Amino acid sequence: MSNASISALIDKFWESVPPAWHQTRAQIRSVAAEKFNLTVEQFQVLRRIRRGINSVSALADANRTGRPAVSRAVEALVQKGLVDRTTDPRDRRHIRLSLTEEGGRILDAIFRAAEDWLATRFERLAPADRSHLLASLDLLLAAFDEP
Amino acid sequence: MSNASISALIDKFWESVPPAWHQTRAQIRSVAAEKFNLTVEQFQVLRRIRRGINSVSALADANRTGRPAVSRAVEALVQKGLVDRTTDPRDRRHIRLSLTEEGGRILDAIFRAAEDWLATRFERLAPADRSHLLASLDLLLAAFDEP
DNA sequence: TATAATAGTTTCATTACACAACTATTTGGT
DNA sequence: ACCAAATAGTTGTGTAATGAAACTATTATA
Repeated sequence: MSNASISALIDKFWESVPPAWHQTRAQIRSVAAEKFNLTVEQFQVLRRIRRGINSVSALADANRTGRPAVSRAVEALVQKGLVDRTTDPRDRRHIRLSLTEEGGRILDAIFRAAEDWLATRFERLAPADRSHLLASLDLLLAAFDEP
Repeated sequence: MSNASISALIDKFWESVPPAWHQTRAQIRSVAAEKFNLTVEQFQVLRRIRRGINSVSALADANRTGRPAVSRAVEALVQKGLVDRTTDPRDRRHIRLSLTEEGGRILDAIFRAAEDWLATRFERLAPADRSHLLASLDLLLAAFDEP
């Protein structure tokens, strides 16, 4: 029974999570790529830098992808003038990342469009259901958090 | 407040869903790709065919991606002898997809490994939390279901 | 100091797409 | 019955996403 519940959960996970992400990514792409010439990954990096995740390694961990992918995204963002790299004088292996003003502006603009789209999805849920989903996404996060 | 809740939900979505999917995909890749020479997308197609989603268009809808990607994944699976194509005699535009025996066996093998991995994630949750998450993934599905 | 560990980058290869154009087939209006 | 529109699938072309391994630079450790 506990087993049955886990296997139902796995099925539901397959059914819901990848499509939700694909759909969201397609939406971000249409905004970020077409209007601002950014890839989805670059957008994700901007987002997380603003949230305070400010190194290539930390960004890779947060996204559960590899450092090379992040490194290239950061490089592109620096080229575009949206992100600054600052070497930490205390440990010169660390390169601290920060948004430029322009980076912040562009992120805001993408966010507005993307959030609108996401907001209309979530508005379809009753307020109580939104709270349940919010709490459950924390559970998802906890379940997938690597020890 | 309803607004605040939606924006918190959006934040949490960004934080949890893409990483969970990336991590799961990496795991599938390490099993499906390395042991069975299948891509993650091919695995997803196998999965859904067994679940009864048996046309290219329906598979593309289910995955929220385009038909071309699915078409090519199906072609690869047919080449490998894991999927059969049968033209529907009533409407010859339709091509019904089905697993071969070998396709079923391979899917089982991947599934066992993948489910084990996912199961250990979900075992970290208390049983009650698992029910909450299961119910909430339905909410996610509903929110992202296109009208 | 030599060795190991850490942060980041680059090279190379592959996967995962999207978009548009194309074929084949069926349907629906006239 | 006929032709335009719709539907299912495929193919051509290009790009984004990403992993693995090798490499540089720097710092920590034995």
